[in-house]
Amino acid sequence: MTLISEPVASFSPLYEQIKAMILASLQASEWLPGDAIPSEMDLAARYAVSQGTVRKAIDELAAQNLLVRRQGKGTFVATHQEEGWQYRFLRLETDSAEKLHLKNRFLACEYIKADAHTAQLLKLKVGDPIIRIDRVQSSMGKPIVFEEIWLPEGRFKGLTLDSLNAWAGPMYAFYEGEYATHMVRAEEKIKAVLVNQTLAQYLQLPVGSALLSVERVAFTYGNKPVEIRHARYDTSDHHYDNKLN
Amino acid sequence: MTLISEPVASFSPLYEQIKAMILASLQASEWLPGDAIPSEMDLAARYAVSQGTVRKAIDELAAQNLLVRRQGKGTFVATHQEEGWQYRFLRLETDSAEKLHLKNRFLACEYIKADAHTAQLLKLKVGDPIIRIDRVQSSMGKPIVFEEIWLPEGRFKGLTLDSLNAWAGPMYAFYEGEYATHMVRAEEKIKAVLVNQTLAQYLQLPVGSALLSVERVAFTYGNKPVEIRHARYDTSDHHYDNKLN
DNA sequence: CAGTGGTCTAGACCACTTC
DNA sequence: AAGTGGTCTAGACCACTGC
Repeated sequence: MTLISEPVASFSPLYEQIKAMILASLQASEWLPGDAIPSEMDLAARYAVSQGTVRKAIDELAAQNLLVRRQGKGTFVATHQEEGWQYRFLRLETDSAEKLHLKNRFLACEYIKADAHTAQLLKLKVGDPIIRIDRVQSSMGKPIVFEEIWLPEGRFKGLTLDSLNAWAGPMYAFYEGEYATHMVRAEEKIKAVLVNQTLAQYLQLPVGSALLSVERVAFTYGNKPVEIRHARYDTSDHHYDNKLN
Repeated sequence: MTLISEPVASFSPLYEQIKAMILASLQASEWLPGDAIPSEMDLAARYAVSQGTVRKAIDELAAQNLLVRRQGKGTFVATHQEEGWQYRFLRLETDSAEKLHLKNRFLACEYIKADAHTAQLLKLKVGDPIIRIDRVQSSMGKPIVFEEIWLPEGRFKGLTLDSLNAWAGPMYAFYEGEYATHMVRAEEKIKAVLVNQTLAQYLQLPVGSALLSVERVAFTYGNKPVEIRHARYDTSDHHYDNKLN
């Protein structure tokens, strides 16, 4: 019997390796959100490649919104604290062209144990400690969004209802500032559902109304899932906006 | 009183101009969907620039899914006829991981006049001739999608219910093959709605069930809107999948 | 083997920001 | 003026495809 030789390591261009090294530095918090990373010339010297090769690596990371290039200033680690990037993942818009402004109200923050579904999505074990948060968001006094959020307790030690209410800003900026956790991407599954007794109360809508149900899993560096959200949107005067390319 | 001088024409790099020229060729149907465009070297000679500059132009067009690069073979005009690109804009998935397969049934195809709303979205005048199509799509015998489609008559001359039913494949491949119209991108606005009498009939659901309403405007080259779709999805066993970056 | 796109380099120069 | 990213070039060589 003969051993089948392992497949030859597939060709990996230099700039991919450099992307990986930059990613590793990001993941290791060597450069923090908002920081400038070293200049292209510096990185070229550090990795002993040409500037053009570093450039291609950075280009691709910038295309994935991990880095932000600013001519004349430098290349920066993307952050949700930036003006205009606070609501990067929010696709809800008003039907009129008016700008949406949502006011936050946190209702609950409890420490519980992961059930099978939550554990699977967050890549935890059933029974692992997690945090569950409820909130309602309103526009002009009318509740529009009811949201349940699940977080792994390990990464968000000490989070309380008070600390949430003390924060006036987007949640992902909160995670970044308080828990050194930067969200890189998210996946959403969208359905239409009916208002039940509980939702009727939170959203001040009659039972039997239609709602948009949006289940999100958000990931930090290294494809690590660190947040689940189940939102219900009242889409009477709003809609979820999506661009397809 | 002094005149404020006009702002200087903003800087436009060479590769942007080349992108524009390639785009013009695509828009003029000089190269058709599925065709190979000239090689990088040829284009570099034609436009009298270096290969690297052509390369950057093509890279960006490929990133927008207008072109497809194939190492060793050439660069091709993107097409909805391609295996794996047929349902490029379809975000509906089964809740189980099973592959979704939808069967088409066209119900109506009528020649009407544009109302204010349709005219605005398609950039036509009120009263301009348009075509309206109804269809139902089913999975395993169960209707999942009811869709109304509006097309400008000018671009889709001679379209009939029979020609639609004769076609077994995605609509965007049909538009490409029969009407030389390639869809480049689309925008969708999503809401949750309730089943009314009409929808109940088409989707075999009780009045009062929740449905996903998806209003799409699709664009061809040059940001020209050429199709409106209003779909209703039964999301009992399916969901709309979206990735956020 | 010829032709295509893909990678990498080295160097010149431009545009933008800051001091 | 110095430092950053952005553009453009020319040339060498690699990887993949198809004849």
